[in-house]
Amino acid sequence: MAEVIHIARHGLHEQVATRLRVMLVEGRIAPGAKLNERELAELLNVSRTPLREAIKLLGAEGLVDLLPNRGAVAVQLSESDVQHSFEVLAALEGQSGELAAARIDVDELAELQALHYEMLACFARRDLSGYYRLNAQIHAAINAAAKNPVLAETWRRINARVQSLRFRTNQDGAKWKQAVKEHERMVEALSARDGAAMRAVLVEHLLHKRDTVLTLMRAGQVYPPSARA
Amino acid sequence: MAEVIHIARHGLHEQVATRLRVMLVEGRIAPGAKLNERELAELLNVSRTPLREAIKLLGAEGLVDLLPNRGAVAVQLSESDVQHSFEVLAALEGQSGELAAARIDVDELAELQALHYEMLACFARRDLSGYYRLNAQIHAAINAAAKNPVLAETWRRINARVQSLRFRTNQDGAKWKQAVKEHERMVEALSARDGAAMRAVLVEHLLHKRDTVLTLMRAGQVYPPSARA
DNA sequence: CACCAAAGTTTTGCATGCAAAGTGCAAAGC
DNA sequence: GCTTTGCACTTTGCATGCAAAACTTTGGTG
Repeated sequence: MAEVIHIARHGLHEQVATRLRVMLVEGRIAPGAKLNERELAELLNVSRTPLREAIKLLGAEGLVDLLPNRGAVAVQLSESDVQHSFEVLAALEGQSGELAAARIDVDELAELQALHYEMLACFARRDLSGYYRLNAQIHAAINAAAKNPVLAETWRRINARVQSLRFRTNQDGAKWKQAVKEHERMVEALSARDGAAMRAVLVEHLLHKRDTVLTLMRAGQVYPPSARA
Repeated sequence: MAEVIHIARHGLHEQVATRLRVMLVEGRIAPGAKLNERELAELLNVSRTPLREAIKLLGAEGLVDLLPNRGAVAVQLSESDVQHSFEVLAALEGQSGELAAARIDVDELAELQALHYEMLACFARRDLSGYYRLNAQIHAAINAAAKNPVLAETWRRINARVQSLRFRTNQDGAKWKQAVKEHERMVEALSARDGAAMRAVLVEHLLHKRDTVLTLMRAGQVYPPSARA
């Protein structure tokens, strides 16, 4: 009789935070939308106390804006926010890549190559959602290879903010091909244990992603005027 | 009639978080000490609800460990935690310095030079506490000059964790002189708008601080066996 | 004498209630 | 007709109460 009730390994507020995080990153709660405590408490079947604790947490993570006495709203990143976030991500991923090149072991490297090939398969099939999934796994694997949990956690937190934007970006063929090429160079740099090259290609990769997101933002494809829930 | 009375700008839980943050960073709550809700609520004259929200916040910031159903304890950084934190700080400060070199304006540069001279004065007088204060102001000024609030906030958060350690480090004369020398080079690099040099000196500076802290930790000067409150 | 167990105490976690701040609407004044 | 002011309703923020989990102490047993 396993899993009668999915026993709360973590406290309730943490489960709530996790669920809300997904809803925010996936855009199920639209950017700019107000988070009504009573509504959400009813929706998630919890009382307001753990919900409030979760919301405070997400506020600290930068996923919602906390307005004193006026509740919380899902963040709506400005162009400048995106710029700044990607500058931080570039620094973090660069460091992560450099460390990974120095610390990755053969098993991790093999797994990373495997993931890379899987990603190539998705690219060949034009399977965008599979590509995103593999892409995320690859970057997680690089972070893991860097063997620095503080770095990984910091990256995860900043990345969550822009993740919701990437979810909406359907990059064109040329950009996609370019991204795949950069991933190719990552694997090469890691194989050669070339930290400087790894840092360089990751920073470049990030800057390209930033440009892609910014272009789409300016075209209004990211925050359509109907940003109200 | 502008600014009548700026009453309670932030909510109570935020005030509590701020006070606790100071107590943790200054070591008034010893690393490893348990945070008793009832005690602290009485001490700070608030009820448990905003206190709990504040503690959750500090948990997200990495200043306390949250143990499910067992409350919170002030973090006690391991040697490995210190290593990892400084690796992240190096990446963040390096980026911050490079951006600052590109974006600092003449007023900010002048102010930074002024702060630097004040710091030299403290160094000459062997005024350690004034030196620490100026040091913090200088690094804050660099972050401000980088004009990236996301970067500044991320740095602040990671720095808070190791700040409590630095509070206890009385560096010897040679190390102190070296640090001052590095600060000298920072001002030079900023004046010359040399981003690469700025990044290099900041990373080096951080690595030296890391070594200082690690040396003291190994000597047992940081966490004396009486780490229990 | 050491080790284990069970009851009692403490402490955390969650739910609910109440007061205050905010919001929207409508009527009155300009 | 537009703005303003007052009032009712909504929502947030904090305090308190209660149940469950953990820690402690005490008594028993091998």
